[in-house]
Amino acid sequence: MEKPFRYEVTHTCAQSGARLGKLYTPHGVIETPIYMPVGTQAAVKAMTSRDMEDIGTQILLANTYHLHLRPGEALVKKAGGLHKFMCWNKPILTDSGGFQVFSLAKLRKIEEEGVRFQSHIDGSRLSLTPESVMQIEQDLGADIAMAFDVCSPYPCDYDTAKAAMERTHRWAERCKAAHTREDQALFGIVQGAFYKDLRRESAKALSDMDFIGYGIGGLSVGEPKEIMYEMLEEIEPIMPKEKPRYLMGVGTPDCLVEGVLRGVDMFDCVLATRVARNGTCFTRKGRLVVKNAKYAEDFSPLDDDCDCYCCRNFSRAYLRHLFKAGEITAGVLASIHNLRFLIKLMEDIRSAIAEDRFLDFRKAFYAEYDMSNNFGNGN
RNA sequence: GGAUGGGUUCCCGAGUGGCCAAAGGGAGCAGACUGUAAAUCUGCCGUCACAGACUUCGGUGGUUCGAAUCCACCCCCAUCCA
Repeated sequence: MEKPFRYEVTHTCAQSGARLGKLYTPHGVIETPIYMPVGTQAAVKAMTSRDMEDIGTQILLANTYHLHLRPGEALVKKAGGLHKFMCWNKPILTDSGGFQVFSLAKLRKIEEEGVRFQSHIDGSRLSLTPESVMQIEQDLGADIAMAFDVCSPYPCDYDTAKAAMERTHRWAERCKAAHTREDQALFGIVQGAFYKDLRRESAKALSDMDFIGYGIGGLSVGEPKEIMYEMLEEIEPIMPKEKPRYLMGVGTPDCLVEGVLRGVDMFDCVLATRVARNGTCFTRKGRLVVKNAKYAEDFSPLDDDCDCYCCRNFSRAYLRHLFKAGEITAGVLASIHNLRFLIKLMEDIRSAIAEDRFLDFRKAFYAEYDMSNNFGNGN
């Protein structure tokens, strides 16, 4: 019988060693490396499912924590599952809520059994455990479910990082035991904060648990990019070659390029859409704050090379006007562009890998991209 | 022509003797944003040689140690009555 999930590395770039792959899911094949847009509450902000298809999205993210609080997995299940509920027939990945537990720190208490927290919506006292998260994710019905992990901050002392990592491993076992849905893949999550030995240990422990794929968590939480890259380099040789690797929460253009070089197959990030709604856009030349006064009379597109609906039809001056006027369309057009930019970047990266010229591609990327005006700390 | 209420920093609008370069809002400008509590948040917003100085509250004079605030006249604006 054919397995519902299968990942294969279809090519390895002779020049760089970067991977090209295919991940088969019940809702279609995902070509990696890939950038996955984030639709936390079963919607990519400012975008419709039709928009998402138009820009070439292969897979979307949704969030277990947020959907559990509202509208609740029971309702999603009643609607026929997440795909039907949000009218998205391609693959979906649900994040477990581990990151929410981390980012909503003031409201939570982490114990061995699970996490107790207060809803950010109405303050009600709730809890999540590896078992309950698995139940929720299975009810939501995404193609890929992430394990419930413990994310640690940057900086983080060794003992705290080690404890969080070890708990993540125990929770990963519990997630695996509680997860029964055959048509849903469960990914474990590597932790270990910013300690190479912990990262190695985590990569090894998770690999031994034999998940269908692996998230690399706890990165891009405020550390310099170089440190993140070091962590990736540390675990790359340990991660199983035949499994997809998903660097969670990373999505500046340069980080995508660097991540691919270090063996990452999947990325997700809210940056593209969040920054878009606030008037900042990605371009080949670097960051462009389109709401700035200097674009008031600039009638050129955001990016000359971009094939998105926004760049094909609208100018920087128009976008700036929409932002200044507070028009909702500003966020829509900028989101279309930023998402398409990252998706296209990954398409180009895949072509480069296929043609064994990824290092050349990377060099050309930096030749054009202004790193002195970039996203993320450590600029 | 008469009555009344007004004229405040780009706009609206507080302030009615010192704590006022002047509340608040808007506009404007800039910054932040990496598994989304974000169509959000933060900063600047009279000028300058800027821990200080200078100019400003319709205009001109005056009262006072001191005025956006009090007085006089003048100029505008709004509403009402002729």
